[in-house]
Amino acid sequence: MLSNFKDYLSGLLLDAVNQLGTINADVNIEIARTKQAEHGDYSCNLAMQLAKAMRKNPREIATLLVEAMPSSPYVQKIEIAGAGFINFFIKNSAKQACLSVVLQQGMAYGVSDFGENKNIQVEFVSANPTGPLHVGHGRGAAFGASLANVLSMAGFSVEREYYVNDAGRQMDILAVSTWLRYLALNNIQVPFPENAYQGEYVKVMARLIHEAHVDRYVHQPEQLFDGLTDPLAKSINTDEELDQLIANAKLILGQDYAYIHNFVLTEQLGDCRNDLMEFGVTFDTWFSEQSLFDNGLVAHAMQLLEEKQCLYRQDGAVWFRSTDFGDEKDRVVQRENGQYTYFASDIAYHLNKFERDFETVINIWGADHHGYIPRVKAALQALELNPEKLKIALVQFAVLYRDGKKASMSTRSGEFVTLRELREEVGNDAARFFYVMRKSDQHLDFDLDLAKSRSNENPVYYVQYAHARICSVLKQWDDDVAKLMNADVSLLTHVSELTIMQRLIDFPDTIVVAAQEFSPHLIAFYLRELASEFHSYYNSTHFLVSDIPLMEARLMLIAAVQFVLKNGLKLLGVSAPEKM
RNA sequence: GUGCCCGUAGCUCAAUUGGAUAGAGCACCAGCCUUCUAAGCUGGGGGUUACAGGUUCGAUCCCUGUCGGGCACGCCA
Repeated sequence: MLSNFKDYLSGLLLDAVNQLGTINADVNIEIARTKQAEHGDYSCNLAMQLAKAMRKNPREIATLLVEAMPSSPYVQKIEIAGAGFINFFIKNSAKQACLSVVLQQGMAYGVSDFGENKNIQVEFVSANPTGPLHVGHGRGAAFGASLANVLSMAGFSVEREYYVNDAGRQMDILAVSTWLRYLALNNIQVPFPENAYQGEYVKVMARLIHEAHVDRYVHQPEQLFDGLTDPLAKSINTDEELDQLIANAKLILGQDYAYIHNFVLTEQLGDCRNDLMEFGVTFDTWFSEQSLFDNGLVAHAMQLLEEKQCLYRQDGAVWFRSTDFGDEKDRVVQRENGQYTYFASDIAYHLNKFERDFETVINIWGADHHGYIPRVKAALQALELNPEKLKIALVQFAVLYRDGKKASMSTRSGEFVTLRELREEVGNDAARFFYVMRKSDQHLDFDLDLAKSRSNENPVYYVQYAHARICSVLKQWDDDVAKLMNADVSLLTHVSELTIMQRLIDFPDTIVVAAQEFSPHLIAFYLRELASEFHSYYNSTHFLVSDIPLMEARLMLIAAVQFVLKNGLKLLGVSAPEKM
């Protein structure tokens, strides 16, 4: 059978255009699926596009095109309708032929070579390892993982990467927060800063250190409050005070600071990795920000910018001339105190990404980072790298609703809902599916009660249920799908059957579009529609009938549906249960 | 204040990127289990696509303006 009707039909039309000759217009032949059955299976608006250039009525052009088109064994008829649409009706036999293809290819059905095996990197989640992942990260995780799967199936060679922010101030705050909690366990009471990490997990880490090393890391904290404006203050709550506290802690702890720092990093990163793994989200590379400093890549990137005269000094800091490349203001890369900014390491990181020979680099960011895009692209331009190779997919916030009201979240206060809690509450399947049900640039209202409900309100179960039903029917028959390979598919002529077959044919194309548009939500919608058409078919038609050829044909159809459902769910990281 | 995103059925969202009569789910109403899983199916009502202009064969989509909502505007990450 044909692997791609759209390409095939546009080929026919291209022949027709060439036949007619002397059309000096940009021909962009686009074949679209129709929405209504009266319009056939596929339609093309080429005649309308050509109307102006050819100075003719679109319907007239359409007629010429159709007449010039070579005849096809797959096309039942061609109609000209409306303003000049060319509508194609595909023969039943051509649709029926898809079933053996699906069964033959099995879980490989839907794989295409659209991506031409090009290297593509998807960097996602990349949350600071300073605490548990929350529901906001969950959306990035689900979206990124699904997108990576979709890209892979569409023929790209995909690398999944997590950028670990293990070098910054936030890590220091976490280390000190943990140490202060640890001191408290050793009965040394010091005020706990308001802007330190308040979460319970910090106390848990302190307890682990305490259990393993008892008072090994207790250092008398007399100098802890040196340099603070009010040493007797019961509370510390400005950034300056916290930074001073960190500096003091580093001094007091000496060599031991590295242990604390490393311990909390390892602990949090491990927790994060496990959390994601349980969520079905895995990475090929965990890229350390610290390694950029250790390997001199940050200094190297700065040197390159310096050579290209894109840096200057002002007020003791080093600035990058991002305004030269379209940014609204110049940005500091090295602070007055000699510390590089996060932006500096990010420039080095992106330089490194580009040196790793990817055709395309995709960053998945929270939508609150949109203002950050121009400066990163500016840096790429300054380094004479093609900013077009970097694609940024922004993911809007997920707002959690429980009992109709918002669940708040704030990392510092420790009041957020963690991804782990969410997964425990609604299950991995529902969480993965709900996260990608919406277009990524759309705010997501995550209704916990709906995700939990085991009823018709829940789209996850709807799709899974279709799969389980098919498994059940096949089990009651023989369960050997291989025996169906030669079923007489010409017996499947009912509208509901042809509709399902057309849907199956759409699957590979849906994946390509989802890959092109970075829109895994299309897969979720596709699955709901396929499931819906199946449920409807199930209720109207009995499969295990005494007419053996008819039974086998119908079973072949639902077996094909089973494969595609399973395959689509797998793309989204959702399980396909055999019974429910 | 400036920039980016968004505004579609009572609610949550689609709409093949400019196509034909704007579609689903939930909620609501009325039906369907002695037969392969009722976590299902069938039917019904529900819309000036925020508003006003513009561009063209054709606009939810592109342009301008207004109103409303979100986010970002650090020598934070």
